[in-house]
Amino acid sequence: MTLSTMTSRDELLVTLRQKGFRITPQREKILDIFYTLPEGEHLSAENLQNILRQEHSDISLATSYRTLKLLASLSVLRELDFTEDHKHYELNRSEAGIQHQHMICMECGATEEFTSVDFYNAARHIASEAGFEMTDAQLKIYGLCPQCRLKP
Amino acid sequence: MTLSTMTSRDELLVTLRQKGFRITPQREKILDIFYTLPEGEHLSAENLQNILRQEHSDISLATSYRTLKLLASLSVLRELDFTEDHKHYELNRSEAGIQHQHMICMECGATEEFTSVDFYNAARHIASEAGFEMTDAQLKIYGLCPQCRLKP
DNA sequence: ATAACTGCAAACAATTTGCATCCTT
DNA sequence: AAGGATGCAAATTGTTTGCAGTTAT
Repeated sequence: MTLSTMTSRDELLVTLRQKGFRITPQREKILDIFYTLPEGEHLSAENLQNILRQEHSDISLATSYRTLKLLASLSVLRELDFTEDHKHYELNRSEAGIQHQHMICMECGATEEFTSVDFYNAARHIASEAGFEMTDAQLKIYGLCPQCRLKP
Repeated sequence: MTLSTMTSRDELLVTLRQKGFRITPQREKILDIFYTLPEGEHLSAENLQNILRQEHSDISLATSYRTLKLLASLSVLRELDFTEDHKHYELNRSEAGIQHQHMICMECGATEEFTSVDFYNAARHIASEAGFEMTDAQLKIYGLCPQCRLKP
């Protein structure tokens, strides 16, 4: 059988195919990178490019961008906006029904992640009251991390 | 006397001065625009530029950007990142102690705002548990708005 | 007087796009 | 075979910066 014989990664490729997109080595490779990424890590297009280079699988920047965009539009990746000049992407683990959120230090730029079920449910509740159908909620808490609070 | 004789806008100019920044016609004008903006509206640099043009107060784009950045760094403005390619700014109404948040329709792009005290307090609580000193919390709920839910 | 500010144009950084070629289906 | 995908380089978009001239203090 069945469910367990197919990894989420492979199921995904099938889905891609069904939607009329092609399975190319580049797309598989990029998907693999996100699947092997420790949970909570997120990559910018440039980060991705560096990893690819390290692994000697050169994929053009243009293709990286196109793939990130495609996967995000399919909700395979979650697109994150920090207060930076570029976007970050991470695997969308929405099967869990709840996404992790970020805390960002305005001093050193460190990002820490956390998960809060209550938060997520509250967001869903607020959305439904407004007649919205929520697909994702992103919370960013800005402030000073423990280390930076001590410095002058 | 006193408190009510001075608008928040003017107090702000004084503060600017005290921090060693100068009060220029450009800065006053930009500040005015944000003060007259209906609560909940937010502007990108380009939006701002258009408004300025309409009012025949031409301020160079460079100055607009510099001013937005300055005012944001002073927490006069709140910098918002939607999943777009540019930033938005709105007046920081933190005197209220609580910021409004945004709900964004992924279909039509409409943004709706809402306020939730519980949310804000919960965020502050989460932050403090992690040893963070929270200065702002931004929540974005993505989904489908009532209108777009009905369409195919 | 002087240091901060502005405008302009050039510089940058992130991302997108046109097009010829290549590869999956 | 045929249309989608890739790579390259050129083009765009949003934002920043150097510099000379201007202005608030």
